[in-house]
Amino acid sequence: MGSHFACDECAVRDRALCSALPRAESGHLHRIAYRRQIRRGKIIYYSDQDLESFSVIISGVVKLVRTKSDGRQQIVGLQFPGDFIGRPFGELGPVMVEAATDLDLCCFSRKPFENLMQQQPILERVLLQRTFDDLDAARHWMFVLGRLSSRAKVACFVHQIAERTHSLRATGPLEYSCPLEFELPLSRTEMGEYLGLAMETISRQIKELKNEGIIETKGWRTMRVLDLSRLHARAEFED
Amino acid sequence: MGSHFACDECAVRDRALCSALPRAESGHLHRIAYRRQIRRGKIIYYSDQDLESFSVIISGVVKLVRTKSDGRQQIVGLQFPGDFIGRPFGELGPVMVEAATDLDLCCFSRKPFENLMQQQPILERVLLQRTFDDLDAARHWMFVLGRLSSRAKVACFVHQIAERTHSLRATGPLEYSCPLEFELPLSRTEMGEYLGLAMETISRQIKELKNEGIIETKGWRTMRVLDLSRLHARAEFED
DNA sequence: CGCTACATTGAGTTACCTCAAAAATTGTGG
DNA sequence: CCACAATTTTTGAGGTAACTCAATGTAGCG
Repeated sequence: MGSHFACDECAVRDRALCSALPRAESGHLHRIAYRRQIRRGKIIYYSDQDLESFSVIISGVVKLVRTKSDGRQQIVGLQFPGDFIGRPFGELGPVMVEAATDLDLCCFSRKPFENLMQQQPILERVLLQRTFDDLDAARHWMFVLGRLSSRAKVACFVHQIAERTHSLRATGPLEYSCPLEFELPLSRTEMGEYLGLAMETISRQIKELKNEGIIETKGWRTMRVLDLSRLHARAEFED
Repeated sequence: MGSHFACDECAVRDRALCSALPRAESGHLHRIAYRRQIRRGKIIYYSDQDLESFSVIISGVVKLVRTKSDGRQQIVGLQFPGDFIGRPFGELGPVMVEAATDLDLCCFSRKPFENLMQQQPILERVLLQRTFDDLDAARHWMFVLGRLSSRAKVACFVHQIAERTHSLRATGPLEYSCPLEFELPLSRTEMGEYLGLAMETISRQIKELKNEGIIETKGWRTMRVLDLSRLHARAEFED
């Protein structure tokens, strides 16, 4: 036994890219995979880097950051368990990839993984689909950045985290009444960098949501949604 | 002779997706292609539609629009000559595709094109690369929307149009001194929808750029860049 | 328990928005 | 080709959401 984990037991087995492969092939994948633990704040890949490995997130949240020389930063995406990081047959592009929380990664060296993709065209097809999804997500966020008020932006962010957290724990639709508790993967400053707002504005809007009885917080990073449907309304409509 | 145009004479022959195919294969492509002319304002594809055709832009500019039921719109991307529109093996996603200017399109019916892609894996590879590029472009715009002042946003937009217009006319880098004239593909209102600003703000910032001697305008849609390096500076730095 | 890092709160400022009116460009019919 | 209508843009005045800067408060950690 070369390694002490198996794809069959993987927490994101049916969520990750690898699920596209027939079960018979999971051996090949398993053979070229290795695990990494990463601490919050660590940079996984640098901007425009020529990657020598790709990763699938097992647990934790990753942020994709665009940085200008003068220090201005914009978070251009978050990646959650099951998501694939990297670009086979290409360069990473102008984003820095950083651990927003402590991470568990499943990694593949470039060459073996690209070889596997050549043999299994389905992998390329699935990667294409996921890239379409990333593109849709990026464009959705363009709408958020360009058209929403600070209040709606914050509500939208909280809703997104609630949704993704929920989908990791249960299948089926997000109930519109149950209280839902989770850890925020971002600090106030980072939320600002994601939403195009000042940290103070984030803080004030979170306070607002608390005053309205839509959410409550325990400490700085624990949040509980009390009224999901009103949260949703806050994210959609201006009033 | 089935049709009176040939891929060899195509204006975007070496810019479009098709250029990935070996010359010997251009016959196959040619056989399944047909041309369409479209008037400014016409909607080419509707949001989430299951496309029965794909398009390559021969000339003109296309806008990708996200619309909310309450009328708020955000332009989430522009597509220029050579760009590919549509998603083989997938749905379009939540964007409406509209002609920003009069258009010349080269179209492919879904099935034949998907068949060709199956036979020519290089096509799928190239499509993946282009989707990566689209993703990078979207993320770049997230930075613009989230982090730039109205002045920098407008400068950034003008610069982008100047750049793409130039690259259609000449190869090699954009000179940082030559005056450069072009037609704006968007109205003031549309620029606002692209940049997340009110139309009036766009107007005022364009005026500013004129006052500074960076650009001049002839009518509403014709613009000439007088000082590209200062335009670039306005797009990058805050002062 | 105190230190540090982060978050909250407050006050004052500003960039952008909104609404309304005037001007310029483009399109149309004679 | 001109006059006029329709459309789009420009300009102005006033309001407001979000920013900045500074002070205070709080969770988390050794």
